[in-house]
Amino acid sequence: MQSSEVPEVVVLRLPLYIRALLQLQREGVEVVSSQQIGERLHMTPAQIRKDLSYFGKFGKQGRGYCLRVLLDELRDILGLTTDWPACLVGVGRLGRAIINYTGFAPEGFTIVAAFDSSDDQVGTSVGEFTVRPMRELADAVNNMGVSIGIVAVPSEQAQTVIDQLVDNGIKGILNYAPIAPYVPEGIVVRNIDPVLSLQSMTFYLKDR
Amino acid sequence: MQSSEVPEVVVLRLPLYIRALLQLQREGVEVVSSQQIGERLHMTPAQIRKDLSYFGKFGKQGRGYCLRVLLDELRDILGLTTDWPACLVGVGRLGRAIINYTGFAPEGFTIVAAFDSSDDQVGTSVGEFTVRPMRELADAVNNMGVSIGIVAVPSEQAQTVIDQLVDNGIKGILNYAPIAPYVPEGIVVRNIDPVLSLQSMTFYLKDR
DNA sequence: CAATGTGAACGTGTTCACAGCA
DNA sequence: TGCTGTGAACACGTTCACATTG
Repeated sequence: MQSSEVPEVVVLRLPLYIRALLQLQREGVEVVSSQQIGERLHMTPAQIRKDLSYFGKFGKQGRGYCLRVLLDELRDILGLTTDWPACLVGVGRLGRAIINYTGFAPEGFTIVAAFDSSDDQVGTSVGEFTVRPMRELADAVNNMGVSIGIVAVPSEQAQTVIDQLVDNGIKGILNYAPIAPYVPEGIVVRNIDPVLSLQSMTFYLKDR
Repeated sequence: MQSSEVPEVVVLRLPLYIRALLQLQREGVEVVSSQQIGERLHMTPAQIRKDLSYFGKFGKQGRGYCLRVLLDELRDILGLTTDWPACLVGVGRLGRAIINYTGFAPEGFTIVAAFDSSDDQVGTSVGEFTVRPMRELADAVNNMGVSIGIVAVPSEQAQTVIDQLVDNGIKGILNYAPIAPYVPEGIVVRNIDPVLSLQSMTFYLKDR
């Protein structure tokens, strides 16, 4: 049950299972099979069972999984039983959109501070935040419990900003800049890059 | 050289190679090795060479790749030599942010029409667009050459909207709704789901 | 009897290592 | 000599199939 031996793809899928379970829960389901989860997510029951087996035995043979129990287990495995305060870096158009995005908070991801490396932005108000200078990053990490940084700066500045985040103790980075960031071992990065998605999509759309 | 035998992961990486090449080009590089590309992207030279080998032989042994040539080849492979008009569905907060996003157009992805399934939104102005009703989708596909749909509607409506897009001849979908969409064979979907990214990130951040 | 949990088989993707060529 | 292109070896992820059990 050691984290290091769980394939990363499996970890990437666990949140999907949570989603499917929440959906089923809203529909009043209390006991659920890997088959049912698979139908929601368009994946095979075997894969779901295999994925879950990396973490333990949560089901009852011949019956299925108690939805409530499985949901709690998954949340526990992923560390989603506590909130995760995050800080935003970059309050341009994209950064402002991220601040106004209502999808994070209900899942326990709350932006608690906004930073910017440009002096023009520092001190201005964005939503409920007063934009702070990068040198105050340590305060967010040490006094606000922030371990996640959301990067929404232009690509030229992104690597520098990421370095600063890491230097100040940030452990996870959600990067919206269109670059392939370098981070040291042990730092987790997730890239949000819609252009990349479109550019690979066209391969399958061209000539027809 | 048949597309169907190119692993999808390879296709997903090609846009990264384009990025790296553009960066190197700006720095005045004219001949480039797989090593150099790998350094930019933090990947091994072998992987880059192997990926390229699915499509042909673009380099010169002992020397490397002519940057300009490789760039053109990659753009051609991905179908990025033409523009790709796209339509947006959903002009709520997220949809408006997407319309205002300046990252798509320079890469040849231009939003040319905005739709919404809610009667309240239809007819209103968003940016340069007048929001159109879903029933006019076919017009965008047939008369504006749209084959990509960008979905930015609430999750409850997302599957319905995706079905409508597919029914009207859309071939590729960039989905921002937090669902696992079902699409028939031959339709390409890319999901943009930052919450999912965060929820898998925390697995590696918890307990420390 | 129905659905889990899981080794074993399979398939896919990555890395290695080197032959071949400019 | 240096770097590509690529079979072969390897590692990783998925699927199968079935023994197990409530």
